[in-house]
Amino acid sequence: MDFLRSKEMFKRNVKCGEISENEIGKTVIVNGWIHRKRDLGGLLFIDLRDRSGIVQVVVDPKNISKEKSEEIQGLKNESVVGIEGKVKNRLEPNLNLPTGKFEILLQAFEIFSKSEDLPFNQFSSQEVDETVRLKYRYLDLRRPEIRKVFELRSRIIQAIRTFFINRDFIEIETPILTKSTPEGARDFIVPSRLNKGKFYALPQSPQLFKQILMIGGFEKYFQIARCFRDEDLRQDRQPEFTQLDVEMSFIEQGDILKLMEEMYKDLFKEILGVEIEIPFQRVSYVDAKKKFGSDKPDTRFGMEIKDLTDYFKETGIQIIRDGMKNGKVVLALFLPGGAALSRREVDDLKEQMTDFGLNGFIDFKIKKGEIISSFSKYLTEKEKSGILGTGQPDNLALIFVVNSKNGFDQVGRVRILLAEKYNLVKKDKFNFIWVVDFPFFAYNEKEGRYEAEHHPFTMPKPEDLEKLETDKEHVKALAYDLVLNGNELGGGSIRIHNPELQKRVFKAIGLSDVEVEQKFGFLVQALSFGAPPHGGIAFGLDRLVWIMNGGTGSLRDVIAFPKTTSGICPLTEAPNEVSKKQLNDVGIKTENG
RNA sequence: GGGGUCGUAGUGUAGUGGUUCAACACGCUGGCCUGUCACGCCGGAGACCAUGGGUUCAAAUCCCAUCGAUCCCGCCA
Repeated sequence: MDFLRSKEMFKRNVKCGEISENEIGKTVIVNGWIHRKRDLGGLLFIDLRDRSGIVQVVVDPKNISKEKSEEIQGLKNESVVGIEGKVKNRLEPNLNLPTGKFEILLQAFEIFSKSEDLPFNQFSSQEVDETVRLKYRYLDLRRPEIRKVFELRSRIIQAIRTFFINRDFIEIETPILTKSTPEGARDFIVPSRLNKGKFYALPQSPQLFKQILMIGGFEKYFQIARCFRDEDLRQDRQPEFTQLDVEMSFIEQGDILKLMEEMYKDLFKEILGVEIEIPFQRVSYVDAKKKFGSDKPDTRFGMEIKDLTDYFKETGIQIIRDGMKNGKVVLALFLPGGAALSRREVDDLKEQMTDFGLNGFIDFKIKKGEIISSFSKYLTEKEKSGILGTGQPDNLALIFVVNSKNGFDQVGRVRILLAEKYNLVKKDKFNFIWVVDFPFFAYNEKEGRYEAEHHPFTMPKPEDLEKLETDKEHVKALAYDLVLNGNELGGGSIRIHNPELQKRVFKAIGLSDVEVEQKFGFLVQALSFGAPPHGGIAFGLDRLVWIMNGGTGSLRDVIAFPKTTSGICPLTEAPNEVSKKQLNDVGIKTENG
């Protein structure tokens, strides 16, 4: 291991996985990691691995000195070496290996670096604690399955870039050090040394910059942008994530939806070889909530929520009657094949309902046009027709008596549970669906005020403008989300390009003139110097890669260096303390001095 | 912020309903082995059972707290 090399390194002239007939009889040099050794005493086999694959090297003591032989024999797995030797056919091929017909007879070698004992075996099928894996992320990254994820990710990004560049879009970078804004997620903040006591914020998205780029006349912008949100993490949420960000001028909502449909069609065709049908299905926000109990409906299976309230207006079943007196509604799910479930299975299901904030449900089995249930004798003809008219034979009808406000969401979650539990989801399907006509405002109970459901730069639907001050509940937005298999891929909106309207909206969400001036003065001003009509969309790229990779595991699997649920990077141990001097420089004192 | 699950050698697991319980596999290590390919065979070392407190004659095991991991709710315009 001469670090100050006096000679040329043993640089490879062929890759491990590419050893073939062509090299037979030739002397080659391969570089790589010692994947595994099989020491038979007199004879040593080494599986040498590089990115291309694995090849077997044979160390025969006849060919090298005793010291050299012992030196290579003593190397631990994952040490990195260069090996020179002659390629020959194997006596007994190993058909499990692409290079299994060949082997390299070692003549000379160079040790590039020795490995210590490994903290875990990254090639074992054993599941190792994820924190340990992340601490030694580089070991895991050497696994071909893991590497493939990042090859996929790279190809996806490449395809996206090509798509937009071919359509005359300009990729522009926007600042990472920017300004903290109210509304939306919590910002990560960065202290400023040159401006003591002041802070930058990391962008939650390039939202304002891309609008300003439109005002700047770029007309078509996109960016693969890093975004930051200081909120609690989830399986599908990281504090920093990558977004495909798009904005266009002189367009309407339909133009953006169409463009994105084309992009996804191309992308899925090129990367996965899957034909996606366009245009995508569309559903209004209200209908999505009513049919699927979610604003990100998974449409890979049916089982839509049915509202049977009208059928049960005069019911003799007391729990339903009592519930309806309190303004509750009667919702039903029809589980295909559920009539075959045992009493026990149905009861277990009922018990699980508490997880969703539900007391349970009333169940009716539908068999050969008959309703079978302990309640069936109380059913009126009208109620029977409601159940039979909606459900199919062999279904289990689950009747929920729930609040009209959040009941649909609760039942929507039960719908997902049932689909997973009884394998109703067609796993190989890619169901894209646009959710449109979002409400403009959302009431924040905690703060007792209305906020923008999407964001405050969104254009209200023109016909709802007059309700902006008087009837906030019913103002709809020119906003849209794209949902794939029940995952929100992303969303966007047509933006406000009129400074007066923008001020009105700020006011409607309770921002004072002073706050508007302080926080968004630059935007209002920009809008007043000639802003084109514009709009755009943004997609979570990590989530897209995750889905295209099969949608298993967590988002952490498609990020090279992800953080744990508590926002920690086990590899670098970020976040961490900084020195007193660093704090002094930026004028910060911590609580413990 | 709230709730669920989990935490035992380097790694993965067993043990857990109170007192011979700290075991097994992989890895590591000493020895043997010239055709293996998850090489094999014989031997060895390695864990105060996440941390702190409590209950008890007795705690890996029961209770509480803390920390960490993970999943969910809130939150994420």
